[in-house]
Amino acid sequence: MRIKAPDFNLEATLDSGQVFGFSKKQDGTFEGVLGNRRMVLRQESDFLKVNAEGVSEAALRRYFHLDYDLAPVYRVLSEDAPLEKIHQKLKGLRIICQEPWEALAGFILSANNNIKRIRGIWDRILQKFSNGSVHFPDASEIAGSTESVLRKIGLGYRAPFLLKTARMISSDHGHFNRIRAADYAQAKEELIRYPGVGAKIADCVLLFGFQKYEAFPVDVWILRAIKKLYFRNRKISEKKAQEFAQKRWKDRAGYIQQYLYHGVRTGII
DNA sequence: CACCAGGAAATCA
DNA sequence: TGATTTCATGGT
Repeated sequence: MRIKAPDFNLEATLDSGQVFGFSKKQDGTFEGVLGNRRMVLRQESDFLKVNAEGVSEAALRRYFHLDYDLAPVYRVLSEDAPLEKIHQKLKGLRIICQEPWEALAGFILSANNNIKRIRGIWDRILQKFSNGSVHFPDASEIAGSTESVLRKIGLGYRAPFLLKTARMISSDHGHFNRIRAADYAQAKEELIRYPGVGAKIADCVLLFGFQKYEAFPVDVWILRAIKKLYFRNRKISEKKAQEFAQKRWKDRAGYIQQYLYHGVRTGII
């Protein structure tokens, strides 16, 4: 399949740490799973080339949010001097529209962890729970597992967090709809009730799973970036960094965060 | 608010 | 090869 995708940077999008189910291969293509379909993706100038069966163009456009207008984000990036380099180098980076459960599970796994290892855990979860399919197991499937099984595939102390959260989610079917309907502050409060979900991971889930773009996850990298660009490297708390960002960028804060994160990790900042 | 344990793999020195 | 770091949370 060949999808017209102007203003899109596949590599920045899939390699900026917002999703753990896609990995870059030697030849520069990305391999991963969307829904219950395995696929290989690559970009050729203004086109996204998709090697997959049973996946619609509409599903891919929705997942990569290709019809979302990035102009307001670019306006912020171009008007804020410290962000100019990021604007030049990372244009086309988009925030993916992930399934809420996949975002929640993925970012519970991400706690004090590194991305390569998270990807490994993600792949082993798919293997472990696949019954001839390749989809990420839904909450009820993981809820039926055990802590020791999850530890064996490398979750470490995150095993009981994911297990308990899966059990809570699978016994409360309407929860994601309530979060979707709630405003940012209320939704964040609700998410933090789940084991393994604090302020940072709640923000990731709201941003990547619910498209609540005022969410501004603050991790060690973002803290470094904010300190360096706006506070002359002075010490600043995560909470202060978030307040600064949300006041400055409002409902574009989440997008700016993703550009900052990828920018600081790739050495642009 | 500060401190520490939790697992294990990647990365650093 | 030993030490540090890693998209933090939860408990104290």
